[in-house]
Formats: sequence, structure tokens, C-alpha cells
Amino acid sequence: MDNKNEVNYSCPIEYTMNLIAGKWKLVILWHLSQEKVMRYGEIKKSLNNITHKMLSQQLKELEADGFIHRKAYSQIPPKVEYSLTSLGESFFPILESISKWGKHHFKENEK
Amino acid sequence: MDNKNEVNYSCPIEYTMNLIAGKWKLVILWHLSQEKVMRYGEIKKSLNNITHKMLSQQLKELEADGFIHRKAYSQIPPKVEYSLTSLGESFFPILESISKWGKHHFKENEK
DNA sequence: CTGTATCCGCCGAGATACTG
DNA sequence: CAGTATCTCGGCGGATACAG
Repeated sequence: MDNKNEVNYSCPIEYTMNLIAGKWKLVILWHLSQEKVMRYGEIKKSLNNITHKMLSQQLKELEADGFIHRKAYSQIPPKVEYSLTSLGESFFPILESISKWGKHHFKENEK
Repeated sequence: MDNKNEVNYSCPIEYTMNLIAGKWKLVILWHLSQEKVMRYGEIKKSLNNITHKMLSQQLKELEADGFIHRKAYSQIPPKVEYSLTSLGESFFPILESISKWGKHHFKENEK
């Protein structure tokens, strides 16, 4: 009897990638891990070419997955602060290894 | 004078993610790092729900980016072996940290 | 067995406008 | 300032067939 009706993750990478795949999530987590607390507008400025819609969408998913915490101040104009949860912080080793790789291999493409 | 006409990678993560984003690439690299040499059919079997088209596409991109090496035997039926290049092997720290994260956090979702 | 080509439905993602 | 809703469209990705 096989588990036909379940998603069968053949490996942990597949499992993880289904949580963080996409161009933006890890980048957002990375900035939050550096700055600790960031407002919506700050996050937007730190990313290239991300649209308003995409960013709110990604933030919502990250929050739903329990990776980030959202604190809204009830005021006009609104102010919202984002920060990593402890689960979000558990990505730090991944973020570091990717950042390290990027730094190393990006240099070779610079003029 | 700002570099307006260039893609401005605000951080190394963004740079790297544009190379390996997507659900499949890291999974493929991971299996190759474990098995060293795999035939097309072996890779396909090791992945869940990937279609023929998607796999050839991903393999082609990985080869174009210099992450994997492709060795074709001129025979009928054909035989093709894929393996990591040294650049591909440089992803190992990333793969390891993701695998480690997945193993740890996947357990908590098992029954 | 491995790879390419074509057709096509669906949804990711941009643009825009509106709300509190 | 932060977020939602609607409309729209290109292209991702599945199914299928064909080639070597």
C-alpha cells in the first residue's frame, strides 16, 4: 500500500523548495534578518522591480507560513512593521550560504 | 550618475535567486550531488510530478549556466549521463543547509 | 531512451483604481 | 502609508505527437 493520495516528497529539498520557491521570498527574509524590523515601504525600496501587488502577496504568504510577524499600528497614515519569527530565523543558515555563494560568483561578472 | 541601465542587484541573494529560482533546479542538483552520475530516466524517476518537457527544459538551462555536464553516447537507443560541473558542486553548502532545514521541519508535519 | 515541436488552458503578475 | 480588488495579457507548463 503506497501513499498515493499524499504528496510524496522524495527528498527534503523538494519539501523546502515548495515553501520558499520563487524569486522574492528568500530575498525578503534576508533583508529582515539584516535589519530586524522593517516597514512595508522599506522592504519595497530594498527590492528591485517588485510590484506593490507582488510584495503584499509574498508578505501575506510568508506570514501565513509563520515565517514573519506583522505588527500594525492603528493610525492614519498606517504603519506596519515586519520582523522574523523564530521559525523565520531558522532560515539563516540557508540565507548565509546563498549570500556567500552570490558574493563569490557575482564578482566574476563585474567589469 | 547611477547605473540605471543595468540590473542593480541590491544583494547577493537576489543575484543567486535569479539563477536557481523555481521548484526543480536545486532538487536536480541535489540528486546529482548524491549520485554523482545519473541518466535522464533516473533523474526523472527521482522527481515527483515533473513532466518530460519541464525536465529537459531545466536540464538545458542548468547546462547552459554551466552547472551540469551532459555526456551523450551515440547509440540506439540513446544514453545520456548527467553530472555536476565544479561550478555545480559549489552549490553543495546551499543544498546541504536546505536539506538540513527540510529534514528538521518536515518531521514535525508527519503523522 | 532521450529530445524537440506544437497546441492550448490557466494562472502569475503588471497596471490601475479605490479604501481606511 | 499600507492593503485590496479588478481587469488584462503573456507566458509557464501540461498533453501529445514525432524524430533520431
